[in-house]
Parts: sequence; C-alpha cells; structure tokens
Amino acid sequence: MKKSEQKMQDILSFIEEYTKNSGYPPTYREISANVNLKSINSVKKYLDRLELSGYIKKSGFKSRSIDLVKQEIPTVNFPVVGRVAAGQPILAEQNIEDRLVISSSLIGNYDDSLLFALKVRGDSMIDAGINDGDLAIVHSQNTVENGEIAVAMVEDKATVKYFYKNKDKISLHPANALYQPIEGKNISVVGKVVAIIRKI
Amino acid sequence: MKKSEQKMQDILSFIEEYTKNSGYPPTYREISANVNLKSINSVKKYLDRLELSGYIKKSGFKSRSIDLVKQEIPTVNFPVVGRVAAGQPILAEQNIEDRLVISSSLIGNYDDSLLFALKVRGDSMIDAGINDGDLAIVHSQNTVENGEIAVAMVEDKATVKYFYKNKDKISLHPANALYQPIEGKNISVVGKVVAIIRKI
DNA sequence: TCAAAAGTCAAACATTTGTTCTATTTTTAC
DNA sequence: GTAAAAATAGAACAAATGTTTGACTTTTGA
Repeated sequence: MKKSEQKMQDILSFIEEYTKNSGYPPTYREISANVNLKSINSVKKYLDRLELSGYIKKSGFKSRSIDLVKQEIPTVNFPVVGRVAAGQPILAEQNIEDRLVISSSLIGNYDDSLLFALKVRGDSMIDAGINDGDLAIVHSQNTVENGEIAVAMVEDKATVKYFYKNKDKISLHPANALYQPIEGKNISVVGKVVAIIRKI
Repeated sequence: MKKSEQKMQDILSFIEEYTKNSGYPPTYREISANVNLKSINSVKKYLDRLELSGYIKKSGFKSRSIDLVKQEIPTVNFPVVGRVAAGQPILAEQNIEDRLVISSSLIGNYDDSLLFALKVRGDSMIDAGINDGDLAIVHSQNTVENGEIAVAMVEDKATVKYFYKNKDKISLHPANALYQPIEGKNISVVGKVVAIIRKI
C-alpha cells in the first residue's frame, strides 16, 4: 500500500472515532494534530481525495461539515407493551415498558410506527413454535388473512392465536391440542404477528 | 406549557433532525433561521438552557459543537454466516452473508465481537420451538453446559442440538422423536445459542 | 391589570475554521 | 539512480461561527 493511502485510512478512522465520541465531526486542524500532519493544507487534500473516493461528503466553507457516508444497517424501533390496561388503546403511553431496535430485514417491510412487541403468555401456540415468554413483534392492523397469526383482544386481554373467519364468524385457534378455539363475540384484531424473538 | 418551553422543544427537534440528515450539527444561525428566531442571541440562550437541562452538551467557541445527549438504545451488531466452507473458521470473511443489529437486551450480556447468527436448517429441534428457517443467534465459545443448546461442527457441517457430555463422551440430542442423537467423534462445539429469531 | 421577569432583536466583536498560495521535501515509477 | 509526481509545510487570507452588549418587546404570575 502507498504511504498516502495508509494516511487516508488513518484520517478516515480518526474522523469516525472523533464523531462517535463527540457527536460532531472534527475540524481540519483537529485532524492534522491527530494524524501527524503539520499542515492543514495536507488535511484538506486528503479530505478532497476521500470525498472523490466517496467515503465522505463535504460542504464548502462550512465548518466541521464532514458527512461520513457510512452504510448503516437499517433498523426499526418499536415499543414493548406490557400488561394492557382495560379499555385503553394497546399503544397507550402507560402500556409501554421498553423500546427495542432490530434490523429491518428481520421483519417484513412494515411501517416503523405501526410495530410493537408483546410478551407471549402461556403455551397455547407451542405447536407453532411459539413458547411461553417469547416476544412477538406485531404489526398493528384491524384485520388479518385466514390462517395468519393474530393478536386479538378477547375480553380486554391480548391473546396470540391463528385467525380464521367464516361468514363474519371469527375464531381464534390455538396451536396446542390441550386448548379449545375461541369463537364469537368480543373479539377484535389488533395486529398480525410478523416475527418471534426468544432469549434463551 | 410555557411558550418558551415549546420553543426549546422545537429547537431540540430541529437539532436532532438536522444532525440526522447532515451528519453534523447546525450552527446558531441555521437554528435561528429554522425555528423562527431572528436573533442568534436568542438561540444561544436557548442552547444554554438546553445544556443546563442536560439535553445537549456544548464546547465554548467551537463551531457546531452541539452534542446531543440522547439516550440511545444499546444494540449489538453481528454477522450472519451462510454455508460454512469446509475447513474454514466459521467467522471467515467468505462465510459472512450479512450483518444485523438487535437490542442488546434481547440477548444476554455477551461480547459484541463473539456473536454471530446462523439460519437453522431442518426440524430436528422443533420440540424446542426452533423451526426450519429460524435464525439462531450464537455466542462463540468452545464449550457449553449440559442441556444447553449448542452449535457444533459435525463432519464440517454446522448443526444445532442439545449438548450433553458424560465422561468425555459428547452427544448431541435433537428435540424431535424422529431423529437420533449424534455421538462421539469429530464433534466440536463452536458456540451456544442465545436467542432465536423467526420472521413470519 | 400591572410590574417584574423573561424573551427577542440587532450590531459589533472575537475566535475558529476552511481556502488558497508558494516553496520545500518526500515518494513514486521507470 | 533520477526525474517527475506527489505530498508536506507554513503563512496569509476569507468566511463562518460563537460571544457579548444593550435596548426593546412580550410573557408571566400575583
């Protein structure tokens, strides 16, 4: 490797670290002091090269205007709801226990703001590979397709089941022979389970 | 809410958005132009208040030195390994298909650099709630405790099984009555399964 | 309502910061 | 090894950016 290419690497690394630590990028002089360059003109030339190579973007004459064009991994950010208070919408502030982040690619292409997570209680879906304590990632929606796994409110409690609808008659099917399907009244779909996460 | 408190909120929001979009924080003048304040002195006073309130940190006389003290959700970042090439270490560059991010709280307290993910093939662990196609998050380690779920190399293929060891005799137990345990030779543990993620 | 407190504004200033220029030194490539 | 190219350095300059001051206006709270 050429000596100057090593320097380019060093400068890029310094910018990344500085920005991470400070919350804002370094100045040319701060860079020069930290990569063993006495001249800020040298720094400028390196930054010009880094920009040409696509590693950074700059805006002329603006201070600290180094924009690292890093390839961030896309993520979604959603709340974890705990015990759902009777009568409240499921995403009400007081139901939210925590917030989590996961890579967008781990779920489908869903709108960030319509996702939430729910801890599954009980073993009624165990034959679908959903265990007690698993975290279900849910997309808020008022209806799901037959055979999909839904989160539904049944008498003010959230439950995870297979959803079926036949002539306006809704039934929620467990995946466990020990349980009976739930049918009929007071069932409202609040979302579709799009992912399951289990901590072992 | 006081009128000035609303302004504080607006300014904070603007700084967050600007920083996210640009990669560096705004100047006082850029803020003043975007929150309907004609005087940069007003901006300074608000920033001083925001700093006193702990929302930002500044460094005197430095341009764009607004450090948002946002409470980021802690995450871990790890590679997804695909088909493991025979003879190669599992984390070899050519085995890595992708990189993912998840909240640290979704797994135990493990070292970021020792984690990887692996797509589970087959239904041999189905009674443990691990389905074909599930993503296993794995912590690299050479040994696991009896009864834990391990990733082991058996004849150059990675497999997920319950691990048992009795007098130096290792056996890997499936969670499916249709399969037999694997015993004996050519088994090396590469990690412990710490989480399961399933996209539905 | 009314006085005090808080907020806003404009302008001048001090400091930082990016840019340009020229000369010198080092590195590269044949 | 040698000449051309590249990199470095120092300094002067231009532009931007944060700070301070003082007067004016609006908001707040009794």
